Amino acid sequence: MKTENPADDNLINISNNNNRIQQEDQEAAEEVRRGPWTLEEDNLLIHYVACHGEGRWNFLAKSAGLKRNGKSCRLRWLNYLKPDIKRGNLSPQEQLLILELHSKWGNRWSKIAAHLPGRTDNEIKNYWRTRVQKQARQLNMEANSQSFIDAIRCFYMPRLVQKIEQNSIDHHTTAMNTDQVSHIIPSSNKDTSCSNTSLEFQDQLTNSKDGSSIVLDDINSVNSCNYDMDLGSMSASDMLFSGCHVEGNDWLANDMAEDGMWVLDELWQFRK
DNA sequence: AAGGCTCGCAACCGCTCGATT
DNA sequence: AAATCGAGCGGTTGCGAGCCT
Repeated sequence: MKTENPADDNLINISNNNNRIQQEDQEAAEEVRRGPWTLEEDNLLIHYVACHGEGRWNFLAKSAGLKRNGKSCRLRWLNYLKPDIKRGNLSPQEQLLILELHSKWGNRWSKIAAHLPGRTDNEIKNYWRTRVQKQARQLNMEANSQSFIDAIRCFYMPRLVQKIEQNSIDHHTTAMNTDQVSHIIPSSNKDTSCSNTSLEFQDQLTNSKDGSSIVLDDINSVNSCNYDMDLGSMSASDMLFSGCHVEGNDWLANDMAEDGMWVLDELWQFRK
């Protein structure tokens, strides 16, 4: 189609080109689906893997009639559809293990996941980013810093251990006995040095200037903690009554209150 | 009731590595 | 030895649900 005005011709050509590009984009989009998986796609994938097994994901995607790329299929299968995937909240045991393994290996999510049957690297990564890193931010620390790792070891991990022990007593389970736990919390000798150091740290928390965020000018007191904490020597109330409560930062309170074990804010009120 | 905000999770992306050809 | 491909990994993004104002 030609017009009398060359400028109009150009406009038509541009318009035609745009239409063609849009059409190509649309076709490409139709060819490889993205975004959330439908039930139908899940069923196709499950059925295909059940019949032919995992692997060769690009070939699998085509053979199964899925308009997805191989990577997407693999991810969907490994993170969601695989039969032994465990869903729901991480247990205190699992959280403890993640914290410990992360302090050992850093962001090696798949390596960490290998030690938590039924949990995926993606899930662990998400847990770390959404829960742990958030707390690090609130503490004005780097999540991967030694000081934050130490804070976790000194405060949070003992709480988890107590929780596990308490659950074990309550439910008469043998999911993780004290021996197993003591492997996770390094304990060269059973004195209270870490407790004392923890108290110094807690004083710093309490003495933070604005009361709403924690400023740690000298975290060395935590670094000096050598993890040989007597687990029985520092109860939840010890920690509370020594002043580890910061407005606007109720990590422990939230986590412990989640399953109704301790409501730290109530205890804090009691202290007042 | 509605709009904005936050959070958690599923999914994607880019990169690397190892096996195969 | 180089190229290609599949698989895996870690970082990042997008979206939906719930919460708040």
